Amino acid sequence: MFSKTCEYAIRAMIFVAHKSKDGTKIGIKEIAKGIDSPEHFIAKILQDLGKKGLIQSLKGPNGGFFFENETLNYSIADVVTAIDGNKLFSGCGLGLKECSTAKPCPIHNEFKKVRDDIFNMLQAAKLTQFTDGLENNLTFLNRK
Amino acid sequence: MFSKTCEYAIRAMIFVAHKSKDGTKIGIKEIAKGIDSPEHFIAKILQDLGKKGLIQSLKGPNGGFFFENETLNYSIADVVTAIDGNKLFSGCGLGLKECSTAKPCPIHNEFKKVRDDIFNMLQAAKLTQFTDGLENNLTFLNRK
DNA sequence: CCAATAAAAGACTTAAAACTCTTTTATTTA
DNA sequence: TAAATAAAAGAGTTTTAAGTCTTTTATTGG
Repeated sequence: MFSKTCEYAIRAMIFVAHKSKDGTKIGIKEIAKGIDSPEHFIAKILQDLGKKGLIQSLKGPNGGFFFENETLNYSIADVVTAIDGNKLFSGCGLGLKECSTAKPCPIHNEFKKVRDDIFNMLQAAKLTQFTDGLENNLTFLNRK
Repeated sequence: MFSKTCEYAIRAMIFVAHKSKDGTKIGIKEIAKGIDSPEHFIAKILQDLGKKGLIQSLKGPNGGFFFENETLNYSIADVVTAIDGNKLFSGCGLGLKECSTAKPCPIHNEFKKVRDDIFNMLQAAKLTQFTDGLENNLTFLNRK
């Protein structure tokens, strides 16, 4: 469904959203450990998301990654679009360059429905709603 | 959603299903042209599907790929499973090795729903139902 | 049984994704 | 203002997916 890069990105964003609840910044080492990802790899990914304005960071002692309040309103769909583009949401399921209602591939309509469902689901999943849940072991992000 | 290999596989299977309607065999060159894929690449893919029993082939003059009647009852879900495995249908959306109702990732339930929808949709799409539609330009498989 | 045909098989190359390592830059605090 | 800290940047490597090329094997019709 997503690239590995994108999976790491989503996990990291949810992780930081949780930790960033009270405004604290969180370092890349802790993030990497928390989501079980290679440190330098997730660093690159978060740098990229930072440039695109989806997350904030500060260098130096007590630095790290965090969210300004507004950015917590971004959704997982926004993260996916930033990393993997919109192929998942709008591309043809069979990989055809041109595929539309007017000139559909054989499974165009069925695909359109599930693609829309996926988009709506991810669009509804705002980062704010992940500020709870991790600490009380309801959910997990670093299981191997 | 699918690997390119899997996209080619699905397109080829639908294409052959259509051409195989009256029992004729269809050569790899025609398939490659019909679905706009590299000839040797789709050949390998169909060899693989052949070994797994999802499609039949015969060498020599008038040889080619075709379906025995029973194999037309395979679904696109079967093709996807044969090529990409069942990760799409049963894997965790965030790539976690262990993710279940008992120990869910933060978006487990939402993902389970769309994964099930995708599976049901692809399971319902039997190859038999693609034996019409291509010829009268209702659908297309080789658009660039 | 021979020549032509067409898939099977295997070895290979290319391209993209995933991941690593080192150096640089910014920030803080003593 | 110097030392420590932590992200940014850049240049790599490794691995996997995608695609190509050549040789072999099976089948058929003359």
